[in-house]
Amino acid sequence: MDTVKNILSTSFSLALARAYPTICDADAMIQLAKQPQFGDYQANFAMVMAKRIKQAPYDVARRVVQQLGTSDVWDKLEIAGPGFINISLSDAFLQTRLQLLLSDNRLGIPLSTSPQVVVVDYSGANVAKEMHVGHLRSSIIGDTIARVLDFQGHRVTRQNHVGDWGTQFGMLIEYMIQTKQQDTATRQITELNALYKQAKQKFDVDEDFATRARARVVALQGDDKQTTEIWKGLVAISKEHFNDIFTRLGIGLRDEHIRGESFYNDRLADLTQELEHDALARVDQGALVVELEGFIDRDDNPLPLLVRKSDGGYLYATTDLAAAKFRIEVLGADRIVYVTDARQAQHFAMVFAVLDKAGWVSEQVSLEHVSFGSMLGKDKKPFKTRSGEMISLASLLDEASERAARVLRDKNSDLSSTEVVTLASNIGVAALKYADLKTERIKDYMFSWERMIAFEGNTAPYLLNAYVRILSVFRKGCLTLQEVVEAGGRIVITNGRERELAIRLLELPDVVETLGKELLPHRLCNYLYALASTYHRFYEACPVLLADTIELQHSRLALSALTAQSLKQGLELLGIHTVDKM
RNA sequence: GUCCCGGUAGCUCAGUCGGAUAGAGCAACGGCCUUCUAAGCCGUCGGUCGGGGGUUCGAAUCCCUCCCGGGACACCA
Repeated sequence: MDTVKNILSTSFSLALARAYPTICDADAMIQLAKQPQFGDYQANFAMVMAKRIKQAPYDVARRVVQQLGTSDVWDKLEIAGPGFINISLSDAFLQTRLQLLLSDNRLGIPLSTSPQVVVVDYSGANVAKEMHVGHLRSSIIGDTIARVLDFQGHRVTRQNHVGDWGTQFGMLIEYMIQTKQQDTATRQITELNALYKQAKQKFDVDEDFATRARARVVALQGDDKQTTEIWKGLVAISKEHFNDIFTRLGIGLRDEHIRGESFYNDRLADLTQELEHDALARVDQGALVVELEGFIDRDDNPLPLLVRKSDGGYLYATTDLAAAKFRIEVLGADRIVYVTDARQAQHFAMVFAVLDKAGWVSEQVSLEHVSFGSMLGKDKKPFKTRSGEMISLASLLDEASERAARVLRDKNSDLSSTEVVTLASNIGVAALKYADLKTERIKDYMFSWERMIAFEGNTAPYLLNAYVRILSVFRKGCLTLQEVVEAGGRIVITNGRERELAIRLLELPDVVETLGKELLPHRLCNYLYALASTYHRFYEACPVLLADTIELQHSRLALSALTAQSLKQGLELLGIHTVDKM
């Protein structure tokens, strides 16, 4: 099924080609009307076109409108201002389209005509450490991107590139052995977290320990039995912890998506040798580096990418190169999306540049750093505890539930205490995720419990409530959402509120299509908020169960059902589950 | 010092490829429940779009420059 915008674009492009056969690359520039008095959609090409061919914009618009003639899609085309074409969609078209959506479980969201293999790299927590707020945004944003691309029919491979290798594990394992705490069978992630901190402290002050820790890294790399056993134990405990957090957060990452740094370990030597052999890398001050253009260090010297330390060890850049190579060559990636914070922008720019220079990535493969800003507290400083520590996701989730429960008890006394607990955990997580997704991801975002858990404004509770309210109407009429959808009532547009809602419902496919390209989840959030507000206005003005005629009742039930499904599907793409009452 | 990202209403944020009179929410104030969840709706108030130049029929959006804030910049990840 094609989207409304695409239908209009196609018609206008054809008319443009007929009106101006010599110009073949003109875009009709179709968009939603900015103001209600400008119709439903508008075409803005005439001004741009007029400049190119040196004619009056109004004349260009008129010539194209003549070519367009009449159509079932619109019942009015008006040229306004300098040359805007205002499009009023016909009620018949709206009704037909809505009817199609009602019988389509994809709500008109098209499957990609050119599905790609897309690797989405997100979350990336560290083994032997608790997941904390530093992992939250990547997990939430990455999961949404994976869900959207997946729904569009792309072959999505989720990759959790966990930090499970490197000097810190030598340090931790050595400390565990020295303090006779190497038994990992019954240990909790919080204990490992504490041991890690102790080990780090000792490492910084105790030279002898630091030396032994470094030797332990060599032992780990050399497959030493005792060391490897402990390491495996650490990984196992961490996986359990990740799964626990992901389950609570509703993040679609499991064991099979974990491919940590250790996985690429035995590819690094070959990779650096290949770079050296092809004369792309050279030894500088003992380290192996790849020279790049356009990167300057703080002393104005050219900045190369370091791929092997002077002590022979490898760096995360080396691992990232190996991972990208693996994803392209073995996983067959057409597109690789890295969901990490904005501070790593230069790192990825350099890694991408080396991949390109080495010829490991063809022009058909797109590499994208989907970056995001930091989480800030109310003081506009990084969001941490009072003592300056990272807040664990476990405690963050606990607080989200508690706060949601408090609001629920406050607002609705009809809920049983077990219902409150179940609902609160869902609503708390929804609020947490939605607050993160609703601002443009590149900007830093200010974390505020009060704002995210509020039931007013552009928040998850507001959207969930709109959904619940629709179900409540159905319940009052002794119907379920499923029954209303299956009944497929004939939709008729009889007033402005119904029309406004209809136009909004038909927009969802375009929003998702754009999201798949731009990977900006806040656009979907803004759409869902607009949809919920539009429904609330409809709800105020248009009685559903008490509509004047049975036909009107069926039509409004169908509009309500489409709204409920759109909200549910939209939220699902954001990784948020709806609730049936609240 | 070089580069990257931000700066829009008191606060938090939208603003799509350069399009029409810059929009929401919160806060403040005023209305609307014998009728499907008032967790809602309607209204009022609120702007030199960081400053200054430029390009254009048209600039929050593009270019230049300056100011402010954040970040990155070789052997950590």
